[in-house]
Amino acid sequence: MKRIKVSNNVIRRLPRYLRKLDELKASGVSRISSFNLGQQLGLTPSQIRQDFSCFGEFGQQGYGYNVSALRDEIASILGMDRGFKAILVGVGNIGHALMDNFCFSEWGFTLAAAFDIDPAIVGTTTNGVTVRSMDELLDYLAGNQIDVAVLTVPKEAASAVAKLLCDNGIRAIWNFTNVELTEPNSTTIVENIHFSDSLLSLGYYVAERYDEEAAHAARLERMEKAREQ
Amino acid sequence: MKRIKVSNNVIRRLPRYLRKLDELKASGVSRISSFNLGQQLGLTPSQIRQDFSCFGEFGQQGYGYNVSALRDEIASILGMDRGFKAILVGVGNIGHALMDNFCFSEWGFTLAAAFDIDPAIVGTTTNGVTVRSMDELLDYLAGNQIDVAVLTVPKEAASAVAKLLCDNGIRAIWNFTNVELTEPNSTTIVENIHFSDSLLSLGYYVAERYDEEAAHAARLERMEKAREQ
DNA sequence: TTCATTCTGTTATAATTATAACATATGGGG
DNA sequence: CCCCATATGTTATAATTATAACAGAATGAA
Repeated sequence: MKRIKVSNNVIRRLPRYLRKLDELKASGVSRISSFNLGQQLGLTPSQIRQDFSCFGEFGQQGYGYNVSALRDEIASILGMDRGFKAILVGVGNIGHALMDNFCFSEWGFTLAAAFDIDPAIVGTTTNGVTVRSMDELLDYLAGNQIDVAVLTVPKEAASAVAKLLCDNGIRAIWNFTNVELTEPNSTTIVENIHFSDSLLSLGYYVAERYDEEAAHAARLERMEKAREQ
Repeated sequence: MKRIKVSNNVIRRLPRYLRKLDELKASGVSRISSFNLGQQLGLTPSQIRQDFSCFGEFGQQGYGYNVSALRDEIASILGMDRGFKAILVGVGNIGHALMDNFCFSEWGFTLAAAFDIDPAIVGTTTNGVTVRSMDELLDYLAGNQIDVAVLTVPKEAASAVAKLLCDNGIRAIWNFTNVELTEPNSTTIVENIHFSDSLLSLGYYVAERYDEEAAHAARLERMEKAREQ
């Protein structure tokens, strides 16, 4: 049983470990040290060992970690072997793209159903999942054990739909709408994909880079002027 | 001129501030205190004041912050007024969905061009942007000042295309492929959108929730048994 | 105008997170 | 079988990040 609280920073590194381990496994590497893994991920060996030690002792002194076994441990920690069930609400552009393109099963999830309010969309099938009417949502939730709702409705509807979902037993929301879902039941788990937030932080670093270059150029120019005198 | 290095945590909160301030502005709120803003975002007033103080003095003692002015300051810090130019490489499912749906201009960016390797896609137009052949990429980069590349190629191609972009002047990559881009030039700015990482960390918290509930149920059962004796 | 109240910017403190150090266990070579 | 090199798990230390405390400026009511 888990005892100590594991920090969110650690949790967010786990999927990266998983990805790298899958890659190593695919390329035939069967053992790896924290030092080597750290180099490949840009992390210190200390951090890697401490991250893993939150969950148990997965390595062997003098040998390192077994890639395949470690991969499976992390997959299990992340719940990939629990068969979580998801529904998708809002089959617009992004919702449809997710249904069409994102492989839920690759990550241990099942996309069990999708819902939309638009009669023109209801009844269409993508990747084996047929879109149902929002009218069926509550009945469906009552009759099926669903873990996660993928929220891809227009942002105007986001808050209301999120509340509806939480009030009817959904405990985790994968939020693709560009709004803060602080309102729903405080026990609800919310994970955001905020495209614009991501692009804007990128923008900050690009701007910083330009400023640094401009400052550098100005410095050179001053030196040039000083030399002329 | 910026002097002290601002932490990444602070930068990642800026877009959230921006979003909330836009929302407040839209609903007619013209002034706000750090206390009030903190409540709405789930942050402490201290943290908010310290975040802002990294960039200047935007508030007024005894009054608070002017919503509109603060919003513009943050937008400027994030580079929204610099007219950054982006290209998109790889017009598959997600690439096309971004072109179709994501409003670059809303965040101060211009999507100047898109590229794909598939002749069936080259020449098509989405949202005013016509897809060009990858053969034109290098010439285009040489002839145009581009700041950001949106990387939406299949993951097998990701590393190679990223390297190509970096070697030809691109200094920032908005990476939608499910690979770590640690390889490219170390000076390149990389911002990742890893759908699977996001879903997996959500999975961790869902699993944790289930474990806690199971532990709680077990505790209740033990108490029940103890009472029976 | 005066004064209590509000609320900032900043400094000080606490808490968290990452890094380094170390003691110990394992594997493999001679 | 013994010993060295390797590499873990853990404890100790450093660095970072968040929170709290505070001094002072502006507001608004009387």
